[in-house]
Order: sequence, then structure tokens, then C-alpha cells
Amino acid sequence: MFIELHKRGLAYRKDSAVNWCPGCQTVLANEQVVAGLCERCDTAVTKKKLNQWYFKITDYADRLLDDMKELEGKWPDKVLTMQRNWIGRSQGANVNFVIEGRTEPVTIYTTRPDTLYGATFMVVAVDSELAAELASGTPAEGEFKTYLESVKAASDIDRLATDRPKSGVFLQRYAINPVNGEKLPIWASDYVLADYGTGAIMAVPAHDQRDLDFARAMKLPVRVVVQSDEEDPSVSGVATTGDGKMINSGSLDGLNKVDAITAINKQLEADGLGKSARNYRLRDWLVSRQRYWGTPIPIVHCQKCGEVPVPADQLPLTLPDAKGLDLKPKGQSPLAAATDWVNTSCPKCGAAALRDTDTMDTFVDSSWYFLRYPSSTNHNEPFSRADIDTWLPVDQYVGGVTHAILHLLYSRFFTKVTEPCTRLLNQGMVVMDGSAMSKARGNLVRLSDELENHGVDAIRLSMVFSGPPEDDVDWSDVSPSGSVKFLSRAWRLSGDVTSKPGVDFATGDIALRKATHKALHDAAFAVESFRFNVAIARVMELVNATRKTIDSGPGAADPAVREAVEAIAIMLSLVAPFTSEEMWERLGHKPAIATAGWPVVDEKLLVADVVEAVIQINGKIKERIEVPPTITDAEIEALALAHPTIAAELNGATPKKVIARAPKIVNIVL
RNA sequence: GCCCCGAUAGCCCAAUGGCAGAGGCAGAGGACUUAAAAUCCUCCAAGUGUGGGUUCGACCCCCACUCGGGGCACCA
Repeated sequence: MFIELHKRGLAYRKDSAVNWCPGCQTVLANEQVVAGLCERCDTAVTKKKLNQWYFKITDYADRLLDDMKELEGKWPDKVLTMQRNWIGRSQGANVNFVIEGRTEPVTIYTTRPDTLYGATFMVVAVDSELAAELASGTPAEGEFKTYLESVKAASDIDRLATDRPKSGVFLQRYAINPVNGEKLPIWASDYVLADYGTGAIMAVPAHDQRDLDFARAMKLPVRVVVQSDEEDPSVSGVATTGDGKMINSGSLDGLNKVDAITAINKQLEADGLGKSARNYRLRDWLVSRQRYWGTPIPIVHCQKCGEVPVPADQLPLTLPDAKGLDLKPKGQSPLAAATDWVNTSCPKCGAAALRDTDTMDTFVDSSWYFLRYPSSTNHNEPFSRADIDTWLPVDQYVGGVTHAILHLLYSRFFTKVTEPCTRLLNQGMVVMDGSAMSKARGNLVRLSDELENHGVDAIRLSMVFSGPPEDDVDWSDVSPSGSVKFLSRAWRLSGDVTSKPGVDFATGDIALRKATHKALHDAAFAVESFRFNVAIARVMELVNATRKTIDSGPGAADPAVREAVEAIAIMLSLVAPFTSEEMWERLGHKPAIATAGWPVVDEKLLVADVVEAVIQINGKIKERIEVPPTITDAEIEALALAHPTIAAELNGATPKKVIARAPKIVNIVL
């Protein structure tokens, strides 16, 4: 996979300030840094300048975003929203500003080109090369360097803090606003990011909160160019970001936001001063890791030929023997010490060459593991086109929401052409003492003890019955002993049945037969819609009805009892295979119940003989009557109006309106 | 600050816009038993977080709010 991506220029190396986890002693992808902490070990992540391998996921940003339309309604909205936010597409414009004393203009990115006349200063990212260049040789250089050092020293966590006061340095230089020729002071600050857009912005304090905060801190002017009813931002401290009529904006005056953006973009483009542009929050996926475990990067570095992929007949490239290697995290890949493995010859020219010693992020492997499943016995290639065409995409994927922007985004990138998983269900977590069970927290249930005490069937049943699968389940609400009781109750039924296997069910008690077929029908529907807790409730109902039929009804010998108990065993086999297998044998059947198949539901047995209908007057229930299920609207309406209770209530009055919904309800409106 | 999800008996949870209760836990009473356990039977409770709206009719749809959970958060 790596080589295929490399061939297409989608796997490449670059120098960059990367996320570095001091705990794991390895680099991390943006997606693996959660609130400034390492996703694996919760250590605060720092920055380090390194040359690393990347996958060009940004080339696919638009497709990853736009193809989500296909997943609408089939994946949880939450996951789709998270992916949309993560990709973070924004539409705006690049605008060129001439810099005094510099030949090259500086390009800035803005989503609000309409507010160009409101710009009162320019800000460049303090850690960008541009900032260093602009500062050099100015009286501000010393101050700039001090500031840059202090920013570098601050961790990501500090940087993420919300109400952090704005800081920055005036670089003693000026940019010229292309639309009105104004001289704008240029500042360097850490509130502008070096790796987003062009790393430089025009500041419009009146209509951008961050710019306003900065302007107020540095005593810079604020100019309103979009009229609004709200208080002057320079007084209120709140930037006005809504729509309104343009003012103080030359030819744009009087236009609304959308029209002004169109007009200014057109004008900038005509004058060669800028053009509309798009930006993404998504960054390329950093895949190098300095760990032993992981897939080695199949590249040989040759003095002459450069990066040479390992030839196909030498794949898969396997790791060197770990024996003798120091696998402890130490900031350099442990593979580097395996000199026998590292030293090799160039596949192209045969000269001495070195293997790449980094391994890949494990998310690389999980991005396509499901492609291997249909071809698991194929020893010639990772997967075959024919198998994939037959079996994929995955119809139903079940996984935790924790992978919303990791595994689930990477997988979509790997298979982009199509979507890897048609439907997605995020199952909930098991909660104990208020938080998700985890080894790190130590709030665990000893599963072995639970299994010892209650049996695997009861534990599994408890989990499934505790609520809908997408909800979290609090362990204190789980009752394995209740499940044990229920399973015993069901199991006992199998010993009560006295009729022989193969008996004709048609001669059995009709009431129980109806209950059985309704349970089978409803449970199947519930299972297919992932409401396992409801399916179990249907089985419990049938167990109760069967118990009653045996104890105080037609008795254990009735064929309907066998039909019911067999149905119970089969339905339970989904979550309690051991118990149901025993039931199956006690019922006189050969193993295995798994091969028994779901009993065919007799539609005729699903129809009730009589149903209870409700008669309402003005939406209030006044009477209940028994009617055949086949009754028509007109018939039930006539029955209702003729009913003595209703006639008395009406007392001769003519209803304004009668709504009949046979066979359930009649509502008489007075 | 912005976005999303949720709120139904003491508890976990059901209910195509049409009788609020399917199921379980807990609780009460009873049968069986010398007794207890186990088993079996019966009973018990909320009017659906709050306030409006749409509708003949709202747990369900719409608006606002409260509380709880989650996500995003200097991305110009």
C-alpha cells in the first residue's frame, strides 16, 4: 500500500515542526493529539523539527467531505459532523499586500474580503519564516527574537487556553492596503498560525473578535465597515460579525455581505491583486513512527538513486529480529541499531544503501485490514480485486466513536474511490463510577470473576439487555444475577416439554401459538434494527406465556408448548448459545441449534381475532369497544356514535367532525 | 463561546402522531416448606424536564428554556 501511494506521489517526506510525544519518544499525527495530549499515553505533546513521511490526505479533502453525502443517515450524524469539522473547509480569498522596502508582496488569506476597507493592521505568524525575514534588520529584531523564544517555550496546552491575552510584537514595517493605499503596521503574534492559509492575515478588528482583542490590547485603531444595530465594537469589545450594509468601503458602499464579497473578488482578480481561495483545517497525515512495533517503511535510501521502493518480490518487508535491539523509546527508531538489516543494496543500481528505519503509524494498517478479510487465504497478494468486488464494501461496521476522526477518516482516505463502510453503528461504553471503564483509571470489573460467578451467557445477556447498543451502560445498572434467573427459567421449560420432536404444531393451543409467532416476528425486527434489548424483552414475554400455559393452561403436552420452547431456544441462541444448546438437546434435537434456522413466521397467526378500539370525545377517552380487526372506518364510526355511553355524552348534539382510524380509534370533535 | 445528543415509575428502559407500559431490577403480599433458599402467583407506582405552538389528537413535530452527556474551540 505504501509503495502504491509512493508511486502516485501520495507518500512523501518533508521537514516540518511535528508533534512529539516525550512519553512514547515518537512523532504523532495531528489526529492523535487530543487536547494537547498524546492519544496513547496522555503525555503533553511538544513540537520538534524533523524530516518525516507523510500521506497526502489533503489532496482528498474535497472528496472526503463531499462524499459524506452518501453516508448521510447511515453513519451517525455525530461522526459526520466531527469529520466535517476536522477537514474544516473554508471559502475565502487570497489578497496581495505590497510591503514597504520589500519587492515581493505578502499574500494573506481571508474569509471576509468584503471587509478589506476595515483592515487597520496586518499580523504574521510569529513562528513563520516570513516573520523572521520581515523582522531582520529592523529595530524590532531583538524584541521579536525574545518573543519568538517565549512562544516556542509555551506548550500546546497553554496555547489552547481560551481566554489567553493576546500578545505580539510590532515589526516596525508597513503593508499597503491594495484597495485604499493605507499604510498598515505589521505585527507578529502567536494567534496567527504559520501552517494555515499563508501564515499572514489582514486584521479587521471591527468585525473579527480575535483581531479586536488584539487591537484593544495593542491600542490599534478599529474601523467599522459593516453597518449594524449593535454597539460600536471599539466600545463594547464585541466584534460585529453579521451581515449588514457596507460603509466606508469605496465602491462597495451599500452592498450586503454576499454581494460585496462577489464584487471585491471580481475587482481584485481584475487588478491582479488577489483571487478567491479555499483552505482546509486538515493537514497531511504524518505516518513515520520511531517504534519497533509497526510496519517498516519499504524504502531504501541510495546515495545515487534517492528513495527507491523495495521491489514487489521482496514484499512484505519484515522487521529484523528484536533480539539484541534496545526497544525502549529513545527518540530514534530501534531499527537503526539492526545494522545487518539496515545495510542493504540499492534495488536499482546495486550500490550499498540503507533501509528507512522508521515504522508506520498502526493506523496505516487498520486503514485497510478489512480489504484482507475476503482474501485471507491468498498468499500471492494482500487482496484480490475479484474478492473485493464480491464482498466489499462492509455492510455494517460496529465500532467506538473514539475513532471518528482517526481510523474512520483514514480508512475513507485509503479506499477513496468508494466508501469502505455502508453503515456505521457507534456502540456505547461501559461506565463505572461515573467514567468509562479503563485500565488507566482502574475502574474495572474483573471479567473472569463475573464469568466465574454468573457464566458467559448471563454476562452477555446482561450487557445486551441493559439498553440500546449505542447507549453507554453503567455497570451498576447491570444485573447478571437477574439474567441467571431468567436463563434458568427459560432452560427449565425445555425439561417440561413432554411432546415428541416433530409433533404437528398446528394442533396446538392457538393463544400460545399466536404469542410464539408474534414474538418471533417482533424479535426478528428488533434484532435487524439493532434493538437487542427489545428482542430479549419479547423472549421474556414468551417465556412467561409458556410458563402459564404449562402450569395453568392446556399443559406441558400441548404441541404449542414445544413450538414456543423451541422458538425461545432459537431466539436465545443469539446471545446465550450455551444455555440454548442445552435446551435444544433436552428438547430431543441433535446439535447444533446454530443450524436450526429462524422458524418461519405464520402471517395468519399474527392477526388478532378482536382488537380493542378507543372512542374519544375531544381527544379524551370515553369508551372502549371490541371490534374485528377488519372493520372499516365507516363501520367503526357508526358503532361509536351508536354506543350508549357516547350517545349520552353527546346528548343530541351534532359532532363537528368525526375522525375514525379503524380499527384503533374514533375521535368525536364537538 | 459554537455544534450535536439525551431527559418516560425508586432504577434500567418500551411505545409507525392515536389507550403512556412491553420487559427487567428494586419493593409489597401470598402459595409451597418444620424453616429457609429456590420456584410459582398476585400487586405496586410515573402522566413523559419546564413554558409555548402546530394538530381532531403530541412522549413523538416546531420554538424557547433548564439540567445532564459529548464534540469543536485563536483555522482569519
